Amino acid sequence: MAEPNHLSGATDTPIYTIKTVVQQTGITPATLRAWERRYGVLSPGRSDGGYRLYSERDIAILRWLKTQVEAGVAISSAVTLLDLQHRAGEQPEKDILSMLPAGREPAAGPRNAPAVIEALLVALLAFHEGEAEAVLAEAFALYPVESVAEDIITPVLVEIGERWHRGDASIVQEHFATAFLRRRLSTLFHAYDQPATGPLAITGSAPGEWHDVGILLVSLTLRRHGWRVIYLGQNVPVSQLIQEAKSLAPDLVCFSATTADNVGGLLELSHAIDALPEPRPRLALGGRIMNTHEELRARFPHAFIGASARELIAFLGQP
Amino acid sequence: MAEPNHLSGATDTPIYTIKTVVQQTGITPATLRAWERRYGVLSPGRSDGGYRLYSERDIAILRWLKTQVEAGVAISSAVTLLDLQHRAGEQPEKDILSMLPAGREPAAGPRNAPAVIEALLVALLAFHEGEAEAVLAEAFALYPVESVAEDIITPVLVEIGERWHRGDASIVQEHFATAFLRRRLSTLFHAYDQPATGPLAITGSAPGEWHDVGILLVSLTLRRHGWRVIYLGQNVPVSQLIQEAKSLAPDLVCFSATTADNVGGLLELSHAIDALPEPRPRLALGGRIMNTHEELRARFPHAFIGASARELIAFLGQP
DNA sequence: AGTAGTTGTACAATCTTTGTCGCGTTGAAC
DNA sequence: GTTCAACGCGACAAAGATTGTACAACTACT
Repeated sequence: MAEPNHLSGATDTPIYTIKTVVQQTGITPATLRAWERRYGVLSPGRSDGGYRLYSERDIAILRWLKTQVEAGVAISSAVTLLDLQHRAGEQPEKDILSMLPAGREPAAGPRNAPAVIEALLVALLAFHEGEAEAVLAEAFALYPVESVAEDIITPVLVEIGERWHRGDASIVQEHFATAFLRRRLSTLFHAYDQPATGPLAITGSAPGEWHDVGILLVSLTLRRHGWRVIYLGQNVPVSQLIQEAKSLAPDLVCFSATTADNVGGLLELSHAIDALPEPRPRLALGGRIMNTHEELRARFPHAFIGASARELIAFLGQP
Repeated sequence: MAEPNHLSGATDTPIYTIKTVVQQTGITPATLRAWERRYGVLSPGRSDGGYRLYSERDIAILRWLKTQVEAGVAISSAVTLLDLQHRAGEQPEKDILSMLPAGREPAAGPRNAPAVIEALLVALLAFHEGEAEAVLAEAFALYPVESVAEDIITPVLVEIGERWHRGDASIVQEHFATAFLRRRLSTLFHAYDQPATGPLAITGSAPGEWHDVGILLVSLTLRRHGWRVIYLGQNVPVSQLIQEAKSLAPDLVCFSATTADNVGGLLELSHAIDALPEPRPRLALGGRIMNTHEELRARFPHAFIGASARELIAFLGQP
């Protein structure tokens, strides 16, 4: 596909003069240039007159480098690690986790996924929104969006859910964390333009289902892969949906449920779609209950059921 | 989609003299002309005598440019960026919005509000996310955040709710619109950093309450006014909340309920707060049911009950 | 201790960017 | 017609950047 990066303007466009970068990072201009010259880190754009122009991403990377250096890592190795990481990131799959055995040394290398997850957990459980934001910003600067979503955000949500069940986290902490991450995903979703053309997907949570972070993540991924996405949010009344589906003629309908109570709505949806005239939209389902109860799959003969956004994209192929 | 050109063309008509623009933007005339000369930004119309005449759109663009410059972007880059978007997308303002960190005050007034509301309604009911985005973007460029939230977003939500009751809008349309606006508000909320200091507020919806757009809007407003806000989202279990409140020691607890069913949770909350040792947080409540049923107020003797974020801010005074 | 590599910073000379000013003219308004 | 405001245009000056070289303080290894 080569180019999902329909990224709206921001993060990658070189616009900041070196002065701004100095203010934002606290690294002096001389050092900045030395790093560039000596280690080839960053290749800022140039203005007509030859001024360096940095992007937001550059700034994020520099911030990260600085924290490394402050933690005692040699700048040269920090850059090497960064490169490694970056190269791994190009191949979207396995990457992040496999980097670095990561013992318990203080400040070794770019944080791998478990370290980022840990940092994010700590920040969220302490209600430190600013810190959580910083951790995530760093993650987004270093890893592709899908990796962050699936290897960091999802695990954090799962972990917090588990801690709550174990009694190690309060429901208030869980609410705060969920609200924060949902907001973050919303912002991300928002940052991608709705394409004018392309296959159309309708997404949402099953009737009675109030968890919507998972399906939001799926919606984000779909959009990043060129789909037009109509995201309906939580607790979507399926019967009414079919009415709209007739006129909107989507190529895909994608819903999730997390508890057994809400599977009924999906069954209803499945039947209603089967009853539609050709061309029928494809149906994709997900959510915890669908993943943990294999036997449910048999009840949805015509639907794709997957555990992650990646699986869904793989199933859909190149639209 | 071709030219949406909402806002009834009013915004495109060149009527403002340079003096007005200076007042509105704080950019000096000399600079204004220099920008035009050097970077070719804007081509204001001319009066018979050759005076520059700017449109509201021009002013919006200038405001955006100014915020960019203040954010450290070189003016030359800012203009380039603007041009890029102008050329690439049909709706240049869309991207303006996404990087707009803050709206500034002067020149509000509901002048165009009805037109904007109408345009937004049309876009949302037709599931045209891109267009809705463009309309909102223009609104944000022209008016301060609070005004857009209270004079545009809120009325649109109310109107869509009413149309649904009347049967003029489907529940699916309602879901789509709500999901979109909630996302938009989330992004906005997100755009403001959590301040490190300042009074602390805990916000959320009553237990059992799934409407959270209103309280999200209040949270946004609080944060814009310097509060640290811990936003907990929908359906917050109040009893647990009190535990956390003891350690977090908030200055304000702010919750909302829309239906009578959920008032019970607020009563519980109110009593629990009364039972806290000094210093107790202030309690503020809102939501449709609180507004429509005056008699409820008597049951919350110690709480502030208001119908809008503005009222709340006025009540709180300058923190 | 000695040597070699690493890093941050300094200096100088030159060039860009960008806000502002001056000046002679022309339009708008009482 | 007098007065104030806006216009174009050129010119400036201050702030800021660029490159290349140099240097002192470290670190690491022998």
